[in-house]
Amino acid sequence: VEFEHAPNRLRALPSWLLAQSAAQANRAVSKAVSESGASRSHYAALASLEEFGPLNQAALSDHIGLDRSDVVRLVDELAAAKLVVRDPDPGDRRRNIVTLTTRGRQRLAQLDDLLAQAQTEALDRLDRAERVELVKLLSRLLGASSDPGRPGANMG
Amino acid sequence: VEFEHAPNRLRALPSWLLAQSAAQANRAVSKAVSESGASRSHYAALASLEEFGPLNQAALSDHIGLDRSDVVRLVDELAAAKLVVRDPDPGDRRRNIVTLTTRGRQRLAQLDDLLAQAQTEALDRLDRAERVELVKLLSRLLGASSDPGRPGANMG
DNA sequence: CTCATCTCAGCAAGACTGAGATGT
DNA sequence: CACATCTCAGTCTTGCTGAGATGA
Repeated sequence: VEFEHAPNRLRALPSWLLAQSAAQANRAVSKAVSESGASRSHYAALASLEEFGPLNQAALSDHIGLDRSDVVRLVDELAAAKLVVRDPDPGDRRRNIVTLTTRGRQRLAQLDDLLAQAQTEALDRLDRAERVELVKLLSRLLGASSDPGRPGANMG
Repeated sequence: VEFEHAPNRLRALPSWLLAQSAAQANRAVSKAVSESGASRSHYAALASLEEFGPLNQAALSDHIGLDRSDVVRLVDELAAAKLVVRDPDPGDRRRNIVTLTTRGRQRLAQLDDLLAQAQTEALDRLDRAERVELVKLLSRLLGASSDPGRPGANMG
């Protein structure tokens, strides 16, 4: 789905506006993040491990919304880059416990910066008040009852 | 990308909120539209033909933001359902001119109804004023300078 | 011959499914 | 045994790419 000279019937649909806006933001984010060889999934995984501590792969799957099959490959990549380590759980050896390394923590901080920059780039047509309002509306739309972690903190 | 118990780092990103909102709206739209055997592309094509009149496939590709290769298959499907006809352009026989049929026009009207219903469903957490505000912000975000076809007309 | 248009085959990324291996 | 976790192979969808056919 692209921008283009779409018919007015489409332009009038909120769902279309959301799709276009999301695609635009996604391009900015992908561009920023992929320049460092990472992806959205990488960031989501590192962020989850930073916030919740070591996780098994099933839990990681829940946090990042990625299928369990694909978490296998994701962790392969992260482990190959030494950003995480994958060890068998001594208490239940069916499980692999994924743990953030120091290097992974550094990479996360780096990605935070890239992401923050991508956000301001993607939203540069809106002023600060409008960005706050947009975040508020989207949060309500998604069913957030209250402030889920200082919206605006990453908006420059 | 799904909802889930995502880390706060993700929840704070406007791009993530947009992606989630768009995915949610897309589910509602896909569900509504696919029940009648159609898709977003079908609707976009029918809407373009209704607004701009008969188009060749390259022009159609521009209007609906779909790759030219894929327009071939899309027009195949629409023609098989008798919603459009594909005729060689008598003035330039390299071109196929795609024209909306009466049946296609009826289908478009039917899809309009389904889409309008899906919009209200997707946005039901927002009241009327908030929906108008959201549409305004998204339009600005996408670079719309002014009112592109009465936003709100399909919002119930 | 060069160029535009359409058609087709195939690739690549993402999300998913099903079966098997390992361990409880 | 049933069950959970991880792994692997393969499918499906979407967007794209490249080559060929037709015709200007």
